[in-house]
Amino acid sequence: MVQGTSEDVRRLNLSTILTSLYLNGPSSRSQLSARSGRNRSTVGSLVADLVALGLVDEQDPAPSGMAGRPSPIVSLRPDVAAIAVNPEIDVLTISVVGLDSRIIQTIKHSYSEIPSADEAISITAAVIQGLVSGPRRVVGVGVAVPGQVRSQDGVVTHAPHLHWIDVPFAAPLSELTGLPVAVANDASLGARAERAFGAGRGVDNLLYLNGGASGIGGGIVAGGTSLLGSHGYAGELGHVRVSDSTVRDSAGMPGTLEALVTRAQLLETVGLGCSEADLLEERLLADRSDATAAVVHQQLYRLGLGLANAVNLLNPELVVLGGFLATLLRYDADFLNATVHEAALGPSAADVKLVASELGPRLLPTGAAQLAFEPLLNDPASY
Amino acid sequence: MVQGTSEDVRRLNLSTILTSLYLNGPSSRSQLSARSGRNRSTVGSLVADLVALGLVDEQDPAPSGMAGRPSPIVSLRPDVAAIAVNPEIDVLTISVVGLDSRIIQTIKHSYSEIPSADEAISITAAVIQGLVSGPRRVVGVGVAVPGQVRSQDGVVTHAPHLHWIDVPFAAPLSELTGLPVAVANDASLGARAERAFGAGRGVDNLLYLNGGASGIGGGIVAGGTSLLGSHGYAGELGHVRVSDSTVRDSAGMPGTLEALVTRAQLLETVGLGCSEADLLEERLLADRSDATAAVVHQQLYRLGLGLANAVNLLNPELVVLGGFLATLLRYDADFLNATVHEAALGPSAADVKLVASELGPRLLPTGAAQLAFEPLLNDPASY
DNA sequence: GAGTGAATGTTGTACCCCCCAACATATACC
DNA sequence: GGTATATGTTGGGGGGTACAACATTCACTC
Repeated sequence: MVQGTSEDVRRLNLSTILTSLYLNGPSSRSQLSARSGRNRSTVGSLVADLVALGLVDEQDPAPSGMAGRPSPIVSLRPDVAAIAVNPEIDVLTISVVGLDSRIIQTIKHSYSEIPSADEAISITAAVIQGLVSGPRRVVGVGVAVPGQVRSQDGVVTHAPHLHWIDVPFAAPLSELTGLPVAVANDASLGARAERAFGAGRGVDNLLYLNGGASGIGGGIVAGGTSLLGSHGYAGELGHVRVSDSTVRDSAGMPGTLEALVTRAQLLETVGLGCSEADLLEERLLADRSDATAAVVHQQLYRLGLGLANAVNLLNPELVVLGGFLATLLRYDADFLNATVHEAALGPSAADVKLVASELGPRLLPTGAAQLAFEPLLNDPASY
Repeated sequence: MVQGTSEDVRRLNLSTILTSLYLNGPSSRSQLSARSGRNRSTVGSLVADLVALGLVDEQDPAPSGMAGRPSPIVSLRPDVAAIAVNPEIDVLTISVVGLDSRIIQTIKHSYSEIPSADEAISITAAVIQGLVSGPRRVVGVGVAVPGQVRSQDGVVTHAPHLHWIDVPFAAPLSELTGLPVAVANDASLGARAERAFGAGRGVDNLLYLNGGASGIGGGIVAGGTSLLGSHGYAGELGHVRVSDSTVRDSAGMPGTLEALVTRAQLLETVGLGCSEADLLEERLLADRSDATAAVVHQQLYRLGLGLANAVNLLNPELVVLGGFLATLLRYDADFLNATVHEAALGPSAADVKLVASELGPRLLPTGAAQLAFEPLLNDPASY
């Protein structure tokens, strides 16, 4: 784990180079050298290793217009891929994502009833069988689950909307596919993805909060790494209590963010049905009636209290809002900012910025693939 | 920062050995070898370096009763020391703490009025002048402040009870003493100290919450390291809102843990004055009247809600309670446990244990010294 | 009390990794 | 075409750890 021998140094430096490419895209050797702090000759040797491992390609340098010998461009091989899986109540999304973070292919499997975990696993395994063939090198599977996942063994402990309670997911799927499988909470992965590729690029302390049909999920990045807690359940900001109200959320808990800040109420307010959620943002932002404003501000106020609590606890630099929470933010960002700044302690509140998610539909495929790529990025030579 | 060269390997291995001694006390070379995973010969060389640096001593092995060549006992030199400082509203405590974590000497400076930061700094500097002399090697100063501290530069941003707002502390004290000075929030240091030496030994995810005369402070250890957030203000659990009540805390925020869970109310309930806080625990635990129980349970309930919020967010393995919060816990641990388990999500709640602080009065000297020793432990060769 | 086995310190060698310096190469600019 | 600039390439050097062989010390046994 921690370094102590020269082999570990090599592993770390290979990892640094590969991760640098993963986060920053194709780069010249000299850029890699500057970013990693390693010597030119060291970077040359590291890149040669990565080429030999089949993980990166070197291309002739693009004309840079600058003096000096051109530096070859190193890029990640897109045929090294991961499978990203996202089971939801009405559809199972499976994507193939290249190491260059491009989504190569996406397959959506709809079902009429909420599937059991076993059903989801066997469907996933069957789809993966079809995807793995070909000249592609699939290094693993990452699964984003809307619920609590035990990080150690990939057991879905509590996914209320899917009615999955304490079901093993990683192990059986790995058994069926022969691939390493990693499972995590969807919002956790969202937080990481926004940090790597979205609104939180380069931010070491951020909070991601997503609002969907089924509720509110949260993920935390603290000190540059995903905050998982002792078993991987950290980040459940949706179930933080923000009021003495007795309205209950999906987990049966009263007065929580998820109970009081709901997409359903917003849809109803602007006269949309549950199936028309796509239109919510447009309709809501166009509707400036007092009645709507009252509902939205009520929700924004509660959201602000919840965020303030989290800000007091975590002192993040950035809060990224996704789903209908981003819509709420766009409706009246000033109001939400004011609420958070009032309800959070001065110094912490002064730091924090609230922004909308940037990755949109790419979020979960990217995040799940990131999870699947993690072992490769940490130890390139083992592949 | 991150390792990449063989010098970094050496630094890391020296740090590993020294930290291992710091956390586990005197150890034989073979124990160090087992704990660090380094080869016998490597450990021999590392220990020799540490001896040459004047940081550790080797003693003749105690008879172990086991077969085989006895392994010399390596122990930290107690004459390598740090100064631990803790300004409070009525007294300034300054301790000399050895690298073996023993408190060598403590000086308390009382004052009639709350001192300004400048006064506290000059008193501290004067006391330190007297302490540094002698055959002792003082490597730094650690300061535990009851308030928010910007970790980057040791500026006390907001310490309401001391009336210190945005006052530089580390820089001027360092200037006066010629020693490196690190400043942090007291509860943050408490969390680290309990993890290293107290109730949270070996626990990688814990929450520490202290209740004192002036309010409630919190510190977080997540993933094995102190969670500071973007500027070091993380952990302010006292100002998390747990109710719609309009009772305000010291920061003027309504319905927070600190507003509703107070030592003053407990003292009043059992008929003690503010100056008799020492007697609170004894008196409270002896008093089983209904009136007292009602007050205590009300506080325990609020505390439980606040803890549940934090547990949902952080999924700690352990919550350590200090000060009068430990008294509350002792009064009715079952009730507090039940409240937390009810208000937190199932899986997270199932993990968490609530315990009382173990370090007592040693907490802050140990924690502040730990902060001061940190650079030494991370890079022994630079001293 | 001498012998045996076990555990550990010590020493010299081998290997790995990174850095550095010198040289080679490729481009821009004049 | 020459010069300056930037970067790849190569060989040597230094630092660090692991390993194997040997040395040391203790407990146990006969």
